[in-house]
Amino acid sequence: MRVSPVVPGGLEGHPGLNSVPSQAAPGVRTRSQHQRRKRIVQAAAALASRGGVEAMQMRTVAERAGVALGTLYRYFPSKMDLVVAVVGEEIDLLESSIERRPPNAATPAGRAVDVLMRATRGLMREPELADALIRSLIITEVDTPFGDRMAGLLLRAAVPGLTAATATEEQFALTGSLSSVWVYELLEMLRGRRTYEQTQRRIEIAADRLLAEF
Amino acid sequence: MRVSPVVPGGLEGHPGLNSVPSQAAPGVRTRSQHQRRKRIVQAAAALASRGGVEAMQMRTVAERAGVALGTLYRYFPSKMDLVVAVVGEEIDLLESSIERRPPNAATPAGRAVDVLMRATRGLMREPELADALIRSLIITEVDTPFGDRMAGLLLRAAVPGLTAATATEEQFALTGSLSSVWVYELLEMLRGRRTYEQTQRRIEIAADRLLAEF
DNA sequence: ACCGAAATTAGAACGGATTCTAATCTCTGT
DNA sequence: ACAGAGATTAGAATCCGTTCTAATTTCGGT
Repeated sequence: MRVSPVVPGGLEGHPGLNSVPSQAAPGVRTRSQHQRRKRIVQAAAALASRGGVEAMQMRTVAERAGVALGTLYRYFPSKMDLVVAVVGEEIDLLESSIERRPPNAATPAGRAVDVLMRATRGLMREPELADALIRSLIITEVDTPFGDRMAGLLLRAAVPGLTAATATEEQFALTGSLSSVWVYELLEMLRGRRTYEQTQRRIEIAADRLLAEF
Repeated sequence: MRVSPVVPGGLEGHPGLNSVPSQAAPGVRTRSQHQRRKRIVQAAAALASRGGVEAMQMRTVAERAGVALGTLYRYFPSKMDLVVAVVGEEIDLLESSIERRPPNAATPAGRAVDVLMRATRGLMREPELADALIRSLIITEVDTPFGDRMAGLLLRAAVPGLTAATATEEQFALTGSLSSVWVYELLEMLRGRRTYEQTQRRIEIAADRLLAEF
């Protein structure tokens, strides 16, 4: 697997995503480019929510998005970059859901579990997609903000007002650990080796220990 | 990715591995089959320890092992099954290393960390291999005993004499969580996002919390 | 309105995993 | 020793991600 080369003009978007074609004026993204990018991601998500990554074939995505294969590769230098973009959208959704209705459990651990289980339910609505995306994310050499974003979400859930900047290294490590446990349990559930209840229980067990002294 | 079909006669080996050709007498594996299997795994491991999974091409593996491509696929229905077999061997090594020299730290958490860091150093000796293998394992739909084996190792390290059978569900969940943290940190290290020391520190932090009351 | 740079396109081409085929080989039981 | 069932083989064929090519189109600056 290749690391996607840095696109000359691309410098915004989620860190690690290089999915904006270079431009005369660096960093500028025209409306049509933006929409094209969006159409591509939507087409990809739609396909993936059916048959997983397998159904999300680059040729098919390009076709559905009404774009040539070469153009697709210009926006997303590899299939993985596309997957990362799709996942990014999912996390955005979770993030705004949390803003809309913050977790209200009594303890930090309880609030973190709340967030994680909400994310779990969200992802389980499209299991094929979730499965494909999570797996892909974990292996990719593309630098994804996934783990850190999730750890940050948990940090804020556990201690409202805390951010990656103000947290101690230990706190960040602990929410990071919790998020890796979550990812793993999610995968096990998607593999059919856990029920939703088992997953929840295991996450609660881990969260209780990891975030006990928050 | 396809799930490997169950081979008619295969019922031993690590659970989840279907890598023995069917036989008239089920479960029987002749010496020559056994050796052929071993030669294949060795060839695969040798190739992978150079350039990672990329260098471990099925055609090449077949060639090095002195079998036809079709035969390779008869023993290992997919590349992933082969990867799983290679990883199995690595875990065997770790397991016997631990038997030879059991962890002797004072606390359960300390002993678990000892085991994990020993595994880490073992894997880092062949970073290409480790990287490839760990990633592959995580994505595969092939039912790997990986997580459970690791959790079992940690269980025994934390409380000598404890086994997957005698441990409480909670204990098993906790060692399982620790092993998923380890895998994640290992990946981050392989990605170059952590130093060995950072990895160790994070694992210690997680282990101290997770195994505090063992 | 025109130029040139960059974007876009259709489609061919390439590489590696996986599948398929037809022939040959190797047993095992009789 | 012989038949029949797998096992094995060499190699072609297929599928899909990725790369490449040679036009063609779009657009900002003049």
